[in-house]
Amino acid sequence: MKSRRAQITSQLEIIKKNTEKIITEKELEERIKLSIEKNKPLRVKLGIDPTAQDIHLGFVLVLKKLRDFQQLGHKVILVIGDFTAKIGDPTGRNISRPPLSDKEIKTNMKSYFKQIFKVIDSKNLEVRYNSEWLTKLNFKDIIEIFSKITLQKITEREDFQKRLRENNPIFLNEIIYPILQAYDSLYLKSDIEIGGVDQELNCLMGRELQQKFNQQPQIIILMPLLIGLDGKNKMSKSLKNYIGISEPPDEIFGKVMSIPDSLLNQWLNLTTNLTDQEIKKLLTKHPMEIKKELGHEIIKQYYNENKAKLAAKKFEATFQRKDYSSLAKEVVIPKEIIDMPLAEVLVNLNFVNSKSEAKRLIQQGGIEINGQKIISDDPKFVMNINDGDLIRIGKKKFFKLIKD
RNA sequence: CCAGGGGUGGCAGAGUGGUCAAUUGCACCUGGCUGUAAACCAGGCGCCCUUGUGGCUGCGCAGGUUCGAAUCCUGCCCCCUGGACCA
Repeated sequence: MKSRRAQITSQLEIIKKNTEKIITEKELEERIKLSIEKNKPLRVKLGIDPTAQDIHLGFVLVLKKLRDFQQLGHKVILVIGDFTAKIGDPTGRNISRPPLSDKEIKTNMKSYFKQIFKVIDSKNLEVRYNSEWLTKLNFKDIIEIFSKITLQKITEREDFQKRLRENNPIFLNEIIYPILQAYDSLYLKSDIEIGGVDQELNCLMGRELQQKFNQQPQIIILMPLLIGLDGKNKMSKSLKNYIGISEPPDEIFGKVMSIPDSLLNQWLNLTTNLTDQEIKKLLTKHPMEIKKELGHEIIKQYYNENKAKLAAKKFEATFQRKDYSSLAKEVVIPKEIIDMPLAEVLVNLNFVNSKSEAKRLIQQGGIEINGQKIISDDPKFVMNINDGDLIRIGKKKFFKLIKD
């Protein structure tokens, strides 16, 4: 049996790993100490927005931290912002997003949970929908809450500042958002709230509200923002620079190979379970080799060792030895279209969005059949298609053509 | 409510009667170079066809003027600024 002191230290070490900021570390230590003494698990809250379909590697950082808490025996509370989603969340955008319907939320959550449970444990978990308590507030309650919060505090948020400066509209429902998130913390009596660094102000609001209502303020644990595939912006759905954890292994591998080298250090640290020494050693290799390892490590976590190896092999075969056959999906070409001009065939098989796009690709050399580039200025260019031909469209689309 | 300014392609932002499918930047796509990197360079970036000094759709929405409208007029919707009101 470890001593109490040692228990605290080891918990702290696990909790602090990979975090960007903790408010405050001192309080955290005290709270853990108390939890151990009283044998009472901490209530760790994460608010999630039911808008997303794909969970990406950036968000996984937060989930992994929750898993750490679960493994330490604490209680994780997932707050689904079904109510807040309906009023529109201003986070990180300067136009308000359209509210979601109940049905959309339901569909979103189904795929959400499936993915979430790849990372966190479905036990030791409490899932709550914030409409449970938010719909019950009456206007008097709301005003009481509002009376504890100043406009100055709300508009500290950079996004609001920017909009104020640029004279872009800020709607009142947006202003309310952080207050409601804060109320979640108050209602649930959370000990800790976890989020990305962009959530700092929202979390602080919870802290403040708890204090104003004479509750122990929650400790805030902020995770770093993972830089996305473009190497510039934080990974996010709207920028399409993300890797979703339920994407096929080949896809994940390909995406990892395409990240700029400058991201390697951050990604190795944040997206894998490798130790510092292993990472240090890895970083001496050629960037391409490092990426292969990185892809392997990432896939391993969401699939298995075997799939990870397979993806790497497939990549090497496909892109380095240019054998596209393993990536190609089989597509049957109906008899009626096989003699049509190539551009039309591509449209008919839904390989491209419009005939103009197809023609452009053919003109610019973006089409390859059996490894042979097809270039033609003739819009009526007819291609002799044979059974089993491999076609590559652009960089990333491959199909094996099967005659009807 | 009053006065003024404004609403243009994924975003930013030009254009104020024909040469505007709409300058430019970012994003995106294709090619080259590579490590399917990044950077860089070149081209492209509404749709359709009988590929042409071609047709259609398009500049908040609906009408109108005109041979011709993103550009002018009328009505409507929305945004911003200032004022009035309130404190």
